[in-house]
Amino acid sequence: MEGQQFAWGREEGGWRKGPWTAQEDKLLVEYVRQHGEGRWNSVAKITGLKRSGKSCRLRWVNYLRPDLKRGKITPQEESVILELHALWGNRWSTIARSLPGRTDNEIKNYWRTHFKKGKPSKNIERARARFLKQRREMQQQSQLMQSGQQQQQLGQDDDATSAVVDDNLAEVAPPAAASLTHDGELQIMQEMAPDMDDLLYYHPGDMSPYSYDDLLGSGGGDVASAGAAASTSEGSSEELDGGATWGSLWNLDDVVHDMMIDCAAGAGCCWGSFPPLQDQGLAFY
DNA sequence: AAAAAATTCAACCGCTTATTT
DNA sequence: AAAATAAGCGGTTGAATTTTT
Repeated sequence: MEGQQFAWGREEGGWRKGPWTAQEDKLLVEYVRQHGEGRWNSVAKITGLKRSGKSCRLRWVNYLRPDLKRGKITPQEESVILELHALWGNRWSTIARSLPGRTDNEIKNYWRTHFKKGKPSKNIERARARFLKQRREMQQQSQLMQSGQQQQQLGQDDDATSAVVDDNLAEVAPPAAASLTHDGELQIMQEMAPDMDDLLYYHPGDMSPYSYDDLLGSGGGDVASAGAAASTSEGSSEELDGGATWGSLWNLDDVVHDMMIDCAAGAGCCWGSFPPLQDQGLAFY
């Protein structure tokens, strides 16, 4: 262990590293105001800031840019992240383009902390357990009361009841189902437990009928690595082992992109009405 | 009350792709 | 045409903060 205990905020090869100070931010902001974005390597020369161009760009893009949206990811944004991730894998900058004001870094962090396989937080797990129990009880009650009547109104809320699909093709449930499930859940959750903040950030992927393992096939590989592998060979003809699903999805980029943008823009989610996917014979539905 | 564990997220690194010289 | 430089991307790290024990 090299003696330097405070490796953070250090200086290395003439460049400062670590967290930015307010003064540094000020210099950088002033630079951009005068010279515009870009030519990051001249920041140091012109302003005297002891930061590499790379560091300057990162700081601007991820933190100082005025058009950044601050604050928590909203449930709507979350839905978009999940759907686009299901479609594109770890192509964070691509996903970020559909979320104005959010950076790829932010989305990546969000996804990793909330949805990376095996990492649902304990809070969320607990909240979820409580919620499911409550819901079960409510359903039982309402069934007793109005036995046999139309349950249409609940139709979209439950994976088990609504996402019923042809068993032959659909061992993988569509991301659409997940998202609708999510919205439905959210609504109910909010009504039942408006104080339970966690619930707002809970994601259907953990309770919905599909998992990334399913998507990837038997291998059980973790999605991040699959995505990583694919991004390396992106666009090429290489196949990942067990990753044919992703490969074929990624080739759909052009077909689907515009629709996804619309989708992200707020029309709500419209996976169910994506003819191209069906036309191409993907076994999603 | 305090120590340990878990989580978050800003910033880093190495690599790839795009642009400029 | 090719070398050099800049920008962009995704994975990873670790200090700071929060939660749990």
